[in-house]
Amino acid sequence: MRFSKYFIPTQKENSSDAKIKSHILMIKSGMIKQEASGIYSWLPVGFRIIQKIIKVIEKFHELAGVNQILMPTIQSAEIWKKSNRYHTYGKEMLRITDRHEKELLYGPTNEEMITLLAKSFIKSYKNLPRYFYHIQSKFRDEIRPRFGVMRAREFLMKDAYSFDLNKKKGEETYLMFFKLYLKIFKELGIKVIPVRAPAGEIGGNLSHEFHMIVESGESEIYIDESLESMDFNNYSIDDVMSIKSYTDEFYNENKITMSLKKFKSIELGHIFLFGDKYSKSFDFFIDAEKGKFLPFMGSYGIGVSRIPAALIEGSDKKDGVIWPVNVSPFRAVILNLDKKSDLVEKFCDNMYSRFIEDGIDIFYDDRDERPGIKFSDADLLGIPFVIIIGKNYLKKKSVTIINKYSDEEIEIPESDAVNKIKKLIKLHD
RNA sequence: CGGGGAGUAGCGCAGCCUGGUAGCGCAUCUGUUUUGGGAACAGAGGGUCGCAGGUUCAAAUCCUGUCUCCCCGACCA
Repeated sequence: MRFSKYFIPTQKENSSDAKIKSHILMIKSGMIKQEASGIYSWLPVGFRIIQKIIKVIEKFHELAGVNQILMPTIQSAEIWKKSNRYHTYGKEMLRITDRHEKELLYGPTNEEMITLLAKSFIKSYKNLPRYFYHIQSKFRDEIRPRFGVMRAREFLMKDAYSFDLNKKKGEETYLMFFKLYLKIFKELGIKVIPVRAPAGEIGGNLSHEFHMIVESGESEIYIDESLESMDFNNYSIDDVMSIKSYTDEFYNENKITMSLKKFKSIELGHIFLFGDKYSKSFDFFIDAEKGKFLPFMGSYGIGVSRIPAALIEGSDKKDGVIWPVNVSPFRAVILNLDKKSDLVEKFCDNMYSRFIEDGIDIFYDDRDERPGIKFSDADLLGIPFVIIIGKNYLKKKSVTIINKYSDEEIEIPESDAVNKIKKLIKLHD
């Protein structure tokens, strides 16, 4: 993408509404625009980052045999009355009435709907297990939205739902998602810690949240620090159930007394195994070899639109961010620092085409702007590799590459530049 | 919902106390000179002061109502 064709409404000054690093930066770098309290539009750069995150999520769900669907955001109140959550969910649920006075709501989650969806198609035990997910806007009417997309009312969420034969199979699925989540967050460049959580409104008795530890986080977790570097690959369901890290709620409710370290954190994922709570509410019986049974269910959420903010909060860079390669809006950026020179222009155009041909998502600052502006915009956007073409190219046919992860600046012959960038991307992949 | 703060040009703010019809910085536009880390000079455009009432000869300014946004708390898959 050429900068000249890309809409990035950056701001020089901080918005007076934004108080935390991620919110300030997201507005400053033209990622988001607020529409109402807790409701945001995603602008090109911001949405591009969201799409990168979605791509990673989709890749891993696909590999695990989880089928992507798309359910509506508007649901009928009726189904929530049936599960008895219409009244218990409270004011956080946005209720709407249509022109026929039919009660509707903007979905805060989709257990009811997916259960009915599955019920209408799945009739035999031979059809299990089935896993579905979708990535969709949710609305929860928070009393006080804050910190930009961190605690928004409308937000993008990935929610998956599983249907299994029985408890044992359900637990295997739960374990699969547990490990799947760790892989996804790893690929997104986020260090998360799984913590035991109470099941809350969803119901059931097995639940974990995935938290990123950061001082500016709104959540509090108590963790066994050995878990920070734990490899969970060989964990069994029993191991997972006995993890000695907890959300503050779980910690308090269960009056846990062991000495654990308390951290501030951001909740990015939440998984539940709730069994037949919803299949029961909707009389979702499936034929077994003999007789029938209620499928064993679980649900698995990731707060997609919260992830960019979390990454910024978690970044070491003061007042800024350097995106992990898989999340970065672009893999690298080419800066043409000498718009006057046809030679430089030609070389930049050429290099840009080569990256494009190789399928590398490259950004090209082809604007007629001063170098300082190009450097600071590249910083603001947090693109990890910056390729500088200007006077060194004219003088000695060399280009400069800045690796933002290591803060290294290297000057290399022009012919090696494309390969060098490819290597750097691969190294950080 | 309780407590606090704020709505004046695209963004950040001053002006309000003490009423006289709006100003600064950044951004934008034009021109010239600049150009390896947010350039300099010269000129220009842009605001029914959140909205609605009221007081007054006169309201951004005083009064009343209302809407919106932010912060702290309670709330929260």
